[in-house]
Amino acid sequence: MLSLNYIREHQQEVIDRLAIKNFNGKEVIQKIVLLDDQRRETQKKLDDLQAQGNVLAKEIGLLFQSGKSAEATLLKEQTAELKEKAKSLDQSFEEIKKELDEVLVRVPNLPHPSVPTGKTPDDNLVVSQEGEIVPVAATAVPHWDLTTKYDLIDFITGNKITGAGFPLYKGKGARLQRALINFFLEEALKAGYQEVQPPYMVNAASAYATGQLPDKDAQMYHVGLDDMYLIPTAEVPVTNIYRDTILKAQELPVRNVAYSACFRREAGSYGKDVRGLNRLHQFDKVEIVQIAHPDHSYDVLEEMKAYVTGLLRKLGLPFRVLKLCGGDMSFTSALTYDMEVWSSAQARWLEVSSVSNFETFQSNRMKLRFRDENGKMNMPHTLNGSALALPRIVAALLENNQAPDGIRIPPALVPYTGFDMIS
RNA sequence: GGAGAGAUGGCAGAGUGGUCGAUUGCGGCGGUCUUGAAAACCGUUGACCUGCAAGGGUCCGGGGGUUCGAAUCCCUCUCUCUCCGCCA
Repeated sequence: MLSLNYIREHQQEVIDRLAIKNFNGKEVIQKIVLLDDQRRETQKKLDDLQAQGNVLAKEIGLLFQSGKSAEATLLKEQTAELKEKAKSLDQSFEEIKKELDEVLVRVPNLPHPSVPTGKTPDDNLVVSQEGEIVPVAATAVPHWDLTTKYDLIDFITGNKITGAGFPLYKGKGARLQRALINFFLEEALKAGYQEVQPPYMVNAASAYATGQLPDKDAQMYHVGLDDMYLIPTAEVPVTNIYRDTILKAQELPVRNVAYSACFRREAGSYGKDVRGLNRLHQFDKVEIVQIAHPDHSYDVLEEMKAYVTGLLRKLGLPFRVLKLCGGDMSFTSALTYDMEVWSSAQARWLEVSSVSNFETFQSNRMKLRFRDENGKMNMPHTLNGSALALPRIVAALLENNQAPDGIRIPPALVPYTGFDMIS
């Protein structure tokens, strides 16, 4: 979340920048400042009362020790009064704090100054494009037919076992999944990331910290009996490793990579968007997460973008990079690049990665700090990106590499698959 | 799942009703000594809120209670450890 001090000192700027995210912040910001004023005022009164009480308690103790119990008893009566006052004050203090927090936690992150204005994905800015977009061959088959033809993925049985959006991978389809996961992990290790294996379920505190709660709870599967959430991305558990911690400046940047299955309810989707591998309830993803010094976080973001595009290049997939417009950005992000691969048989771009800088938004929520070069407390920036999400990569690989005799596996992947053709 | 023990600062570990935000050791930081380092010695070393500052307030796993006063007593929750049971 945004820091209170920043909001107080830059009210108009905050409102203006939130507008780029199509968030009308005028009333909310005013309310926040008002509540915070009340909070400070109440706290001052409360502190004064408590200070008085502390003095009295000390005096009473001394009086008792020196045997002047009559005087002590007299003072005790004063304390009762103080306590009465403090009690009601404390109650309103807690109420104010709660209300302030509830409002504050729903304010999105401020977009970076370079974020383009816009409301829909059409307003995203194409930063770069690479690779040959081959015209769709008349014989080109979409991946959902290819997976059936070569018996790679069984959507019907997955549906029987669980439901729509839970595919069953089989044979070379399953092996391709495993190969991609390994390929992505090994590449990340070479690039200096440390591998971690996080839990697939998180508690509410973790989901709050990265920004999935309170507003996006409907997008997560919730295990009610134990009040846990299935992770929508490894970002949640991996970033939460550092919740409530104080890092040293020399520990930055922290670079973690994790493979996990991801679970998304994605209520409300329909049509061709959800066909085949385009949108699933359970999918595999390798995620990179960095915690960076605020001075360098945008260099880190560029480095992560370059890393992800490097992966796409190695897989031989045509891709483009988008800088998301304000309206298409996530609640928590300050700047996001999306990577899309060209799916030749569907003749459309498929989002396969999203790389974001959250600046201090998550750090602030999760009380992640670091001691800077001067020994001062400071908040680091958190960043993450998919590197990469599997299903749409598989879709593009199948569609783009199809030939009459089967599907070619990109050379970079062959050491991991153990086969170079699917036929 | 059953029984017992415990949760204190970066770590270890004292503290069982008042001057305890907390003894001490290790670690960290600064210094003396040294060509340099080590050792030794000296000093320093928690976080948060509030305030221009001085200061004030809060925090000893979380929440609640008793008391003029709680790290210390009571209730409750969570977690950890030991033993037993079960088990990939």
